[in-house]
Amino acid sequence: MVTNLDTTFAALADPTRRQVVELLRERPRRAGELAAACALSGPAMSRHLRVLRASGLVKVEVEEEQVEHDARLRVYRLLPEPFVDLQAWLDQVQAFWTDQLDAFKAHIERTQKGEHS
Amino acid sequence: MVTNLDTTFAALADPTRRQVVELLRERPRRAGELAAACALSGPAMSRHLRVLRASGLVKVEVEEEQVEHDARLRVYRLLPEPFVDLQAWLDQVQAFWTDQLDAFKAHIERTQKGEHS
DNA sequence: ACAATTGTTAACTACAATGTTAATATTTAA
DNA sequence: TTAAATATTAACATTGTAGTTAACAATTGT
Repeated sequence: MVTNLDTTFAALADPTRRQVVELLRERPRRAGELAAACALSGPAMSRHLRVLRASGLVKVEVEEEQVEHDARLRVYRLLPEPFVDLQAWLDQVQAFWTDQLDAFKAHIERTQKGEHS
Repeated sequence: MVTNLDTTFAALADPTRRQVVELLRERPRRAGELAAACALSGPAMSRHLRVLRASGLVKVEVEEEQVEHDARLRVYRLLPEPFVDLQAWLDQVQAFWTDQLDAFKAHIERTQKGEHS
């Protein structure tokens, strides 16, 4: 699965798509359900879901482990990989403040040593 | 400072702006320096920087703690708040898999108990 | 005062994103 | 076989985004 950061950020930049992610966080849902929840037309939601699928944030499949196999009903689910990648990028950027803090500490130590006697 | 997720994600959705963030992670830099590093015209970079400023991801100020105070030279720096907010959102979403795992464990336990004797 | 440096804003062009309704599968039910 | 339900794709209009060059502001140095 190609989960490059670019498509991940682009996908999550849209508020509707973030809302979809939050809805799917609770449980898998069908396209129609998501469209209704977001007060959006079917086609509009369909395209948002295509973007989310393309970025690897969600997958869709026919309801398994169900007594009545209705092949019309497909459910969307979250996938973890892109979020892990996002986390890694964030960690890398946030290391900045750790570095900065370390530098500050080192500076203080040098200063204290110099002013010592 | 209003660091709503919407502007944060929108700002970081652009590859150039993420590159700027990565450059500023190393050290503060001037607009011209960033434009050159990204092989972009001044105005183009200027607008990217405006977006980053508006979203609270960076701030700009005249070089302090410098011997020669040239008020033309202003440096851009990263600000931590939006990244913290982003982290919080990610954590909330990723809790999903923890929940899912817990549910799975509980299911296993129930199953094992039922199949016990 | 005048020119050079640094950076932003203005005006414009090109292209991508988002929504709508209508048309097109695909599956289920009468 | 025909109709209903679910979802996607097609065609279109609207808006937003990102780039360019030219004009503008502010600061520094001769």
